[in-house]
Amino acid sequence: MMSEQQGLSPRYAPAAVEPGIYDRWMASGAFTPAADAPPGAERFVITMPPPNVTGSLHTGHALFVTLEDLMTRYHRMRGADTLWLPGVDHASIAAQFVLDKIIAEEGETRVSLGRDRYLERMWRFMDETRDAIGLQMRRLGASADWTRNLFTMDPTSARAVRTAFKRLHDAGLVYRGEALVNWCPRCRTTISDLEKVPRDETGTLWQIRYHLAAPDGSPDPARWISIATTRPETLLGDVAVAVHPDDERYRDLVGREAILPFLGRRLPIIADEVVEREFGTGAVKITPAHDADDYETGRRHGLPAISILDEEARINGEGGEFAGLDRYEARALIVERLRAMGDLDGERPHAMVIGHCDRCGTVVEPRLSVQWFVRTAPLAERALASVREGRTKIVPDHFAKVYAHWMENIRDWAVSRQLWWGHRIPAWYCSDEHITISELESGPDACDTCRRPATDLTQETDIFDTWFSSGLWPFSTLGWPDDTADFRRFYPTSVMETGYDIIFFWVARMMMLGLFCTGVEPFHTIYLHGLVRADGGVKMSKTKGNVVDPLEIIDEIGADALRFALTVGTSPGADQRLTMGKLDGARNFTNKLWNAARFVLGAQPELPVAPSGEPTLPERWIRSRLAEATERATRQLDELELSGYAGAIHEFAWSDYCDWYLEAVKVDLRRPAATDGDRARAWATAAETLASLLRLLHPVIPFVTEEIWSALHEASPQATGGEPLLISAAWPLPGARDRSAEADMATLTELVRAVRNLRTESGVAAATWLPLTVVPADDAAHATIEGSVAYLEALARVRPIELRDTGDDRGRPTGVASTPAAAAWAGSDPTADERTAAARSESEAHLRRGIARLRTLLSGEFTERAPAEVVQRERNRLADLEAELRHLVGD
RNA sequence: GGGCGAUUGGCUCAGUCGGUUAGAGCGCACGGUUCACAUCCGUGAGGUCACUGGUUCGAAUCCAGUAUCGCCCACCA
Repeated sequence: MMSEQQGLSPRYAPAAVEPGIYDRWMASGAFTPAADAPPGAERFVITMPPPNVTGSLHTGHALFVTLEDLMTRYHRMRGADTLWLPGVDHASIAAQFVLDKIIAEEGETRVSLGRDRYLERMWRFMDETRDAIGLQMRRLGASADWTRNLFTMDPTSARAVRTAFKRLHDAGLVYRGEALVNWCPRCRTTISDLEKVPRDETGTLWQIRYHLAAPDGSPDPARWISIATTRPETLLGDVAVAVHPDDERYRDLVGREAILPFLGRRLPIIADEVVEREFGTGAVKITPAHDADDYETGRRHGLPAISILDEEARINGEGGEFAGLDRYEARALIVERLRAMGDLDGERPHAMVIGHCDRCGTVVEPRLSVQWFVRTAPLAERALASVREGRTKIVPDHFAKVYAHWMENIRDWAVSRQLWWGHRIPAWYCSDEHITISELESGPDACDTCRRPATDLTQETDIFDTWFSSGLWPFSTLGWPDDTADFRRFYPTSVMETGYDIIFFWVARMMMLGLFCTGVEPFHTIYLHGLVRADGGVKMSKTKGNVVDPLEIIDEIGADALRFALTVGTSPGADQRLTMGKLDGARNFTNKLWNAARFVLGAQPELPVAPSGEPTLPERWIRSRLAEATERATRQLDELELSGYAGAIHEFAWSDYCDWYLEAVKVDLRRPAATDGDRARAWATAAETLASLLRLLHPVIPFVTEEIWSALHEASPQATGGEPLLISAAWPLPGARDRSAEADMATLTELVRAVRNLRTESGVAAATWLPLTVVPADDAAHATIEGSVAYLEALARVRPIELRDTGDDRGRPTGVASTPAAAAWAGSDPTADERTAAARSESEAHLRRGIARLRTLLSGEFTERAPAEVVQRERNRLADLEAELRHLVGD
């Protein structure tokens, strides 16, 4: 029960309100959609990027959890049929990388354990880590449906993977073939182009003499062709030397042969336009098995491809005397030997781009091998059309161009990996190398081609690229390929939220696979957030020591403040800097909220009297402001302008509710002449407005708002609408604006500001009570001010107030607080005149400048060309300024 | 080599179809023991909206170009 709630005692908002509240949410079942969709309800389903199972929470996670939770809570409060399905990704290569390091400490290696024991060890590791990220997400307040928590290695996911692959195969979109792929010698697997990260480096460009073949086939010591290379060790796999067909220098050599050093292989000298004449010597060695360009060149000329590296990038048996050496040892030795032989023609530093393994940083080698590929062009075409034709919208929209460019230039996707941890490719081979693909867990009954029985078939040992299973996430998690109730109810999903850095890895693949497998776009909106950077705009990294640890921040200032800071700072597709200043600001805000609530709860009249009487100006005004804030917040959330939403409510809460309204309401609550009914009404308004504010803030600040809510609920169930839990409470509907209250309140606040200003300019202490003379501009202003004298007294700290008739300027000094609605001066400060003379002439000059500007504007073409309402607005503005000036100078 | 984005007060950022005197938070200056909050309150200073040209009655906003920074894509040894 709520009895443990003792109001809101601490002076500062506590950081650690999470655990108890989170448990209450869990117990309420609020995270899980009702058994049946509420009839007629809208649907909101978020697709989240399942974090790597090995990871621990970093600011990137904190951001995505914050934004997705924000959206989820908002739509849930709107009454939508809402689902946020959480899970983790098995991250095959990343997980193996981590586990390899762990078992290394235990004195084991992947090889020493063997596949079965390695996988066993991996599953044990998973048991330890799988829940870690989920627990951390909960600390951030993630209101995900943990009853549906999934893992990409679950049997449901495995089945979806097999089925998708089988269907792709049946549709002719899968093939197996030899190709030059990116190979990481440390991870000992193929990696995709996306996993190869280019880095600028300075290498060496060597020039090496290849002697021409003499008529007897031996190297001619006097004649040679000099080639340029940055990777001398690959010469062991050379099969030709190429020059440009129009290169005069080498024209007579084309068709002859050169002799490969060390191995003595005869290399035809060929002509091909791929050769850049200006580069190096204009002659290039051709190594089809170890270079993408050369591979193509080799194919054009019908040349063989000779692999010289093994899977750990050591020279293999093709390398003659160099066999067994590491690639770099071989490089050094070959260079040294060539130099000794006098065949090294030169060496110089060379700026170049080298591909590294995204995971381990090792230099990637192009390697010839047999792999499984997905034919992506037909898939990409549909995925492209979906975005182009608006069935899926990308936020921010300029990423649609990035997406389109990639889709238009897409290359086939090498999906096989020579790793162990992951989904094994469901392909079986018979002794005749016939291929059978099966979606069954038990595999095929027989070879599709020759009907050999299952016992004669062996399964492919390669596994899938992690992103293949991630690409099925939006629907594999809902039971696909079965037509389940969840799938029918929650698919396609609404918003897919993730960082722009995985738009190709993940988003593009989900679009392609989603369209192929289910026939529809897997989500209608792609919301891309940016990176969270450290102060100074640099990437956070452990080595730089500038990492903001979300869990430490939560311990220190609470999850709410972290969430608020991240939300205010976010802009779709753009990076943000998370600074201590922002975090402090957010902490201050949650604290402000906390204290405002403490005040409201503490101000509750003790006698339970029914509210009565007419609402005062501040009451009417705050309701109107709330209506405006509600409207804005709702619109911004609907348009996914999340930062704008947070900013709007921040402003309403701090400026309107705390700075003006609560200060004014103190007057109402303490007014001696007020009835108990009046006080009850005034308090009820404060409490109800607070309740609405809590509803509006709950998506971004869930814990503190919930904590305050339960105290408020205990104090006044009327205020909370009888809802014990804020998470399940309804999102507020905007009430009616009250323009006259807003105008009257503006009259009051402007006057208060003007008086405060005057006080500061005059150097009168803020605490000093001043007598004030007020001369309203007209009867309406007179009425407004007359009704607001008590507020004016309290807010401007003036007493007594002499409210005169309009135009009664007797004894008017030079120091005057002037607003469009009134002029006011402090009655008894003898120094005021002199001390404010300067300020007065300054504001007079300011007014005159404004008037002159507007007169010029209104005398030009503007009045004819601009829309009538714009012209009218300027005319009104001019009239206001003129009136203001008349008051200031006293007509 | 292509493409995308950014450039707004000392800092971090808003600025929604072009339309008041370009806003906010932090920082700064000055003043505050006003009974919710000094994690606070009040007042204020501070901006040629990177630059050049154009469109327009009117441009931070639209167009063209330039500069600087950042990111993405790309097979040149």
